[in-house]
Formats: sequence, structure tokens, C-alpha cells
Amino acid sequence: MASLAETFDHAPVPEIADIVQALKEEIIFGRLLPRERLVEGELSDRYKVSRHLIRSALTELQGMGLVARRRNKGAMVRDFSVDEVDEIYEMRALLQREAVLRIPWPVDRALVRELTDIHAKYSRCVESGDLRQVCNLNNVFHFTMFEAANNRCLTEMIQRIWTETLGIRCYAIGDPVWLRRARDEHAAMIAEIAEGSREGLLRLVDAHIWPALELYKRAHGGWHASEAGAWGGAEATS
Amino acid sequence: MASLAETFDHAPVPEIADIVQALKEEIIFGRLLPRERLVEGELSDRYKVSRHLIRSALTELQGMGLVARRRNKGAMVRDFSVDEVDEIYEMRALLQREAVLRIPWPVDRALVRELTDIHAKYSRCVESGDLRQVCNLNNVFHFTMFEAANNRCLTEMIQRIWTETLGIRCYAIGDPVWLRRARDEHAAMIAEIAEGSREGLLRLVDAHIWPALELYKRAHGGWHASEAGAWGGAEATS
DNA sequence: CGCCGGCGGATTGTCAACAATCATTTCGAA
DNA sequence: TTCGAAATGATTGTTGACAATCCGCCGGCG
Repeated sequence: MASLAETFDHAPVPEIADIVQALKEEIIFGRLLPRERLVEGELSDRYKVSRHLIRSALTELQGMGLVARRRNKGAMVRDFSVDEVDEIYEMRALLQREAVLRIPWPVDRALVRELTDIHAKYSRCVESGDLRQVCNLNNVFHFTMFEAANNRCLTEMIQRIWTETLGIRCYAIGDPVWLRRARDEHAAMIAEIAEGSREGLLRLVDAHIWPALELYKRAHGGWHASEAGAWGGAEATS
Repeated sequence: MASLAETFDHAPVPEIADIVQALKEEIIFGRLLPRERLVEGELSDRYKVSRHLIRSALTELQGMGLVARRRNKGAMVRDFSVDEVDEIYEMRALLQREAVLRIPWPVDRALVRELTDIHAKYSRCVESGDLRQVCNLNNVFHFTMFEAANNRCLTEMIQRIWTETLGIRCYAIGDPVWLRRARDEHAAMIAEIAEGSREGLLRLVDAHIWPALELYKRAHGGWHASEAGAWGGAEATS
């Protein structure tokens, strides 16, 4: 498998991928909020592309679990009820734990160097406030680690949850306090990988995911989204 | 969430869902083999629908991980290298184990009754040789069980793997010996649920998945599919 | 006053023709 | 004969127009 950048910057189709990426960014940076409508005509105007491409992009985003669609009613940014996010985060914890358990130990020095390198760039971007790169390098960092578990199916499942929760984690991305804390935790992970124990890494990776969830819940303020709305969760439609 | 039949017989769009279902069945019953080309024109002739609907159906199947596509080259039934199926089955085992661990114990009597009921129908269909219903009831049986774990995200992940591996499990569906063995194992699971231990159920559920994998590997005869072919695994394209 | 039914605007879904792309074969020259 | 390049056929991707559907609104009727 090629560089990780490819995994996230990947371009399935020349044009469509750009739209998908653009919409993804609008979601993670909070310009598009959960339950916000995505009207094909508006988007095709905004991005100056044919409605056909917008439709394909929406279909792809739907496949990623980022948007929900109802027949003849259009698409919207998917959102999750409080119960659902809890369930999702339990699974995220399970899968990431499994990934750490599968990393050959002691860890390959080359991997340690790679992670250190990525973390250096990441820290620089945190300082300079380049949020887009922060987000990207954050992905690269974690998936470089998870791929060491050597199970593509596991990596893909984590990646899927990772994408689905963009709209949840977006509350954290913009928070400077969280960003610095995340940076420190990454550094701690590298230390643990380099000369610590697998158990230590497990604890760190596990603890790392919850703050963003708390931020989201606080922002949502106990509001049970899907219950109130008309578009139930899993009724995805082509 | 409605009845489980809906989960599998589900009809996202009037026409498209029919095509998707038809193609799924052709795959699971071995009429369409892995790496077999799916030409849009041929399919639109065969099913007497517009090519547009075929395209949508293929896109949906692609999202389910059942077909692979390459730009300007068309679609084919996805297949997996031996390494990949191993990785997938490890994850399947992990997730199903987790589901069993999350089922409240002792198990609700209503669930036991429900499973017993489904199993009765299942057994009848095994006898009468109604493979389509066997396959469907098999799904219903397992997902009635897995849903008792009360985590939608977990259920959906298992369901995803379940679908992806249709082309793998198809070697088992047609095998009478395997069918009877599966039926007996289901009965054993119900017994364990009704008045056995969680550990016993764990062992049964875990052991239940491997025979089909062995059948597949034997049929493939150590042939490393994706390595030989031109269409690498994860390069899905819209 | 409240309710039912149809009307109109907005939005999505479908279609058939056209354009772009890929793979294979054919033809010519060294 | 063999290599390479251009033509050809098969297949997918794109476009714009059209049809079906949904939702809110309005007026008539009980």
C-alpha cells in the first residue's frame, strides 16, 4: 500500500473526488452542520459542476456514512443521537484496542522514526494554526500506527468509523485546548511505543478518543437529534 | 427498528433494489463467480431495464463491497486473496465474539422463543431444499442474535462483513453436508442460550464460521486471486 | 372553525443520445 | 518475422431535457 496521504487524499474520479473532499472539509470544519440539507441544485451552482457529479459525490458520501438520503427528499449531513454516538465510540475503542494488540512488539524502529517524523510536522502545523494540515496529519499519524497491525479489514473498519465521526470530532478540531492536549498525547504514545509497554500504549490510545466525544455531547447539550427529527438513522436509501 | 426481514429484503428504491437483490443472489448461488465481469449493457438487456438503473445498482453493490470497479473498465464481482479472507475472517470472529459478550445474560426468554421459531422454519427449508429461504433465514437467525447485543454500530459492521463475504460463503450454501452441520450448530446455540453458559455460546459461534472459509480455500486451491489479476483490492473507484 | 382535496413550486429521479476512454487488432516498415 | 502505431469495436462516463414525487398552500365544503 502506498503512502497514507493517498488513503485520505485519494481521488477515485478526477472531478467527483474534489467535490467529496470539499464537502468533507465543510463538514469537519463546521461550515456544514449535522441535519443540514444538501440540495443538488445549490451545490451544482456553488461548485460550478453538473448536477450529475454532485449526485455521484453525494452517493459516495452516503456510502461513507457522512450523509443520509431519503428518496425524493434529498440529502442531509448525517447526525447521530446521543445513544448512537455512544455505541459508535464503544466500537471505535474496541477496534483501536484490537489494532494496538496486533502491532508486533517490540515495535519496528523504522515505524518509530516515521511516527516521530509525522508528529514533528503535526506539531508545527498546530503551532502555525494550519487546521487542514493538522487534520490530515492527525489521520496519517493514527493510521500509520493502525496499519502496523497488519490487517487491512481492521484498518478499513477503523477508517470507516473515523470518517463517519467527522461530524462529531469537528467540535474538537477547532478547540486549541484540545489540540494541544492531543499533541501531547501523541508524543506520549510515541514514547510508549519506543520504549514503553503495550499496556501503556493501550491506555493512551483508549483515553485519547473520549475528550472529543465529551465536547460533542456538551455542544449538543443532551439534545437527542434523531429522535426529534424525521430522518431516522439507518434508513439509508440509494 | 422493524423486523429483521426488512434488513435483508429491504428495498431502497423500487427498481434498483430488485436488481441489487437479483445480482446478490446470482453471486451467492454461484452463478456469478468472483472476478466475473459485469457489463452494463449485458445486464440492462438481461433484466430489461435501462442502463442507468444498472449503473445505480452496481454503485450500490460497490458500496456494499460486493463488486469492484475501475474507471472506464467496468465492474466485476469482487474477489479476495487468501490473505485477505484470512484477515476478514479474523475480524468477523472478533466482532461476533464481541456481540455475544454484549448479550445480556441470562438471555431473555422471548428471544429464545424467537430464535427457536426461526430455526424451525430454517430446518424446514433445509429439508425442502429451498436454498433462497435457507439463506435468508440464516441471516435472520444470526442477526436476531447479534441485535440482542444492543449496539447498532456493531450490528452494522457484522452485517457489512456478512455481505462482503457472500462470494466466499457461496461455496458452503450449496453443500448439503455443510447445511446440515450448520443446522445442528444453530440448534446447539439455542440450547446454550436457553440453559447453557455464555462461554459455550462463544465457542459455538466462533467455531461456526470457519468451515465455510475452509470450503472456499479448498475451492480456490491456494490460488492467490488478487495477486495474479490486474485489479488490486482496495482501489475502489466511483 | 376545521378539515379534506387539489394546485403549484421546488427538488429529485430517469432517460436516451452523445462523448470519452480503453483494449485489441491490423497494417506497414525495418 | 517483429515491432510499433494508428484504426476499430466495445464499454463506460457525461450531458441536458424531461418525468415523477413531495411539500406547503389555498379554497371549498361540512
